[in-house]
Amino acid sequence: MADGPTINTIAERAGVSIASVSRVLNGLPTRQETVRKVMAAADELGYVRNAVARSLKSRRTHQVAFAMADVGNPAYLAMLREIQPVLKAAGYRLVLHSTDAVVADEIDVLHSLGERYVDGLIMSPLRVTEAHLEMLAAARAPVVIIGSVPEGTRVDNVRADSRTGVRLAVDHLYSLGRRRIAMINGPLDTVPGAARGAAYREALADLGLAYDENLVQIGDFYRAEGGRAVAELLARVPDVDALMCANDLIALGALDVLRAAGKQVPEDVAVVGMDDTDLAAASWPSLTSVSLGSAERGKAAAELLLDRLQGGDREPRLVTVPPRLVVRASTAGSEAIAYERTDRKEGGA
Amino acid sequence: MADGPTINTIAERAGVSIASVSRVLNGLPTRQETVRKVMAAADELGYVRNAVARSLKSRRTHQVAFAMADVGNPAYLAMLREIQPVLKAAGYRLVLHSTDAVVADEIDVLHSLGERYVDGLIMSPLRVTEAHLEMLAAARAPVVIIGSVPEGTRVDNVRADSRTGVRLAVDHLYSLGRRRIAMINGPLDTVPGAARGAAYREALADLGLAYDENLVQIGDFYRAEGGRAVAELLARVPDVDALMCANDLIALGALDVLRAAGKQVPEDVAVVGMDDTDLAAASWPSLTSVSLGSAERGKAAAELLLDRLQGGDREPRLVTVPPRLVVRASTAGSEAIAYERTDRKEGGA
DNA sequence: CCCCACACGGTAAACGTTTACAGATTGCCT
DNA sequence: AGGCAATCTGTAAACGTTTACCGTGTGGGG
Repeated sequence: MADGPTINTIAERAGVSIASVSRVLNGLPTRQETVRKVMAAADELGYVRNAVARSLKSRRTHQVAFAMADVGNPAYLAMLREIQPVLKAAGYRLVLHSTDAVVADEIDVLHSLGERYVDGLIMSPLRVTEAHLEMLAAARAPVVIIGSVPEGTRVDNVRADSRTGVRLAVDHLYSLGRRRIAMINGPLDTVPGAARGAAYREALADLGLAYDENLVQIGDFYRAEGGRAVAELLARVPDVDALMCANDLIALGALDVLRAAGKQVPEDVAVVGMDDTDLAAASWPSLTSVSLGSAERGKAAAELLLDRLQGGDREPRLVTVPPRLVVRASTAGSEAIAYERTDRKEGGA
Repeated sequence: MADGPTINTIAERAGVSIASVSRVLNGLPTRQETVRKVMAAADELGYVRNAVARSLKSRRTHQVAFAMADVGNPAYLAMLREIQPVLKAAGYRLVLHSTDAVVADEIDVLHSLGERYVDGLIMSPLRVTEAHLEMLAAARAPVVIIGSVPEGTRVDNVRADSRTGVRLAVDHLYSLGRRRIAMINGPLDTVPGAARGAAYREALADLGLAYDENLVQIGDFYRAEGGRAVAELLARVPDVDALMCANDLIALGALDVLRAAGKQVPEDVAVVGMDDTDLAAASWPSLTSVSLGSAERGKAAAELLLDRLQGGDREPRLVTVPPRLVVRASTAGSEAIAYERTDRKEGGA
């Protein structure tokens, strides 16, 4: 691991100046003879350009950061999966930050933009605080936020539309003849929890169904908690005929508990999840789920950022990705569902 | 986004030299008065150290790359999940490369180490070619390989032990009284495919069971292909009583087809998957699976790399992570399985 | 045959740090 | 009071590039 060659080494060996070496390496107009000599020297020495020195001079790192709450979360993973190739194609490397949804960590990431180790940032905060907004306003590099941001915040923004998503699901359940549609939600002080709860209420109202507090159960966005919440609900409302779950994990928990309670899905109780993760297709019965377009959001965010990096100044944009209802066995019954191919690669190694 | 302050700006404002500024910022011994002035100036200006310039001078980027075949693959994801916090705790940023298992891309990543934009690399190639070995020998930064590497390759190496893993699974099936244990494998020209196929054969031999070609079916590492392979196998050997699947996706495909064929799992046919992905716990019946310790491998790799980055020279090390059999309903039956808590965070946003 | 235009290539400065070295200041001892 | 040690700080070089600027040499036109 001896010190690698620099343009100085090459210049010496080729008998030219470092300026010429640089010009050749950058494809600037140069005499054939010089090009040949430089190339030869570079090849022989196995020269590779030092990215750090380049960045220092050019003030561009060709790196972009993606900050998400949790590497393990399938929704973020779906974004990552789309962000990665878009950036790669444009010649950017991806720096990954996992903030564990800790606000201080997110602020830290925004602050670290000042270190200029990346050209831009895509961030998906669980909730946006005052501190976020301040840092955003002062950010030293372009930022794209995935998630909702207060009106008027001057930042590129990509949003899901969970309100419409919930409505799609509730309408679907209604159209299947269900009338006692419960909602199993996560904590109301999270952005998704609040939005999904409100949307549920609205959707019911629009369908002319009464809002019944007994049909709402708050747990947390995990499988076990989801199951527990459903158990409580069942004890209170044994004849519930549909569950609108605020995410897929909750829905999986619901399936566990319904199975244990001897309820048939979807005959007795139809179940809808949200986020359309890989788990939805894998479960049995497979889970009808509202896709909030994580993949599309990731892609849109990457494209917004690239545009900003290449384009320069323009007004901040807002992209809203429409949700999609993916109907599977947990509402439609297994015979209604064609064999679904949702493979993903997997090796081992 | 005006040009941020540099140590020059601070030096001017504080009325000291840039050397003093640098010393203060690095906590080197300095007079109290100077420290105060510099800190004050830095605060007022909202100064943040430029990481690129620092890296150029110090020849350390505090970045580490992780190169994997596919961001979507749960096995790599599990590694990533462990690698991330280990690096973060040590003050390193994570650069993510997705190579799509294309050899040229992997070589590229190794080559790009010469650009010195990272201090080290963790790589998990699907198969290791001659070209890999050459580049590894010439690599300009420390590398840790997750996966098997030829004897004598001078590189830190973390391995799974799929041979023992397969044996655990086959022994388990045998102990349940199964004697017609089939293997559904992926392509034999992949490293995992070959290893798992051979291990299956060995395990049978050790149990005194005859190796029967009819019980081996090659497909690919995907759900649909897995299902197809099982369908063929069933047509040929209707009374098969156990399936050893080379990964979880294949096993999910197997469950699909067995269900369609009216076979009870595990009563008629027991099924074992491999890799113990999230899907295994989510499926129904939940899937007994051999964990090859992706998480542990990721962690070990990160630690090896850090040790090398901090420690300096030492002999290359080999860490082998033992497999673990995670027994679930697809072999033990659902009543035998306690409620399993395998939550993972999930928000939405 | 001289001059000019032009193509090419070299010198040096710059990007923002860190750090070796030497100069300056302070304080203390004799 | 002078000198020396110890402490602090400033100057400048270095990290490896890119690039503005200018000097050199060539060829062609007058």
